[in-house]
Amino acid sequence: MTYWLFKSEPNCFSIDDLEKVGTEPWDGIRNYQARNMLRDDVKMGDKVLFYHSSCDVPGVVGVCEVVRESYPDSTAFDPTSDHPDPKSDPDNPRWFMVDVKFESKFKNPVSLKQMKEMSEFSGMRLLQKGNRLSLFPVDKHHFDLVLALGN
DNA sequence: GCCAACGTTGGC
DNA sequence: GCCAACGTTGGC
Repeated sequence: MTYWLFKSEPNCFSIDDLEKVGTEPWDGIRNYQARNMLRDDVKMGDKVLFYHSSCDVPGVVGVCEVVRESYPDSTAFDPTSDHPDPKSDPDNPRWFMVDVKFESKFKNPVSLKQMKEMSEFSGMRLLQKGNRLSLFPVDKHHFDLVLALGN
């Protein structure tokens, strides 16, 4: 089993939105490196840290679980969606998504600032300079520590 | 709004 | 294959 961190802008899709709907496709990934991991490495039952980016307090706000492995991201074919890509052919899809299910919302969200201040998190991909990937694997000990801080 | 750090595109 | 121009991400 692999642990992950998925980023989302809360004014677009937040942990509260996920809690309301329960299960949701993680669509709109339009970066090849992220796509490859989403398509090939994100597996059923994997645990995901839900991260709020580009907001007042960036940080991890909860946990969700992968409940469906990669399938074509149909929003790419839909010109009215938030992220259409006319270059993705339904017969040979370029982009993929997975389904995630809400698991928990932290009582104490773990802010990016807080994580930067703790030496335990040094080396975590989230804190690496220039990291712009919207999803990446997280070491188990980092995952466990975020949970301990958040709950 | 600014800007660093990427990633992508397209001419050559 | 190189690289300039442009676009995006995301913290601050």
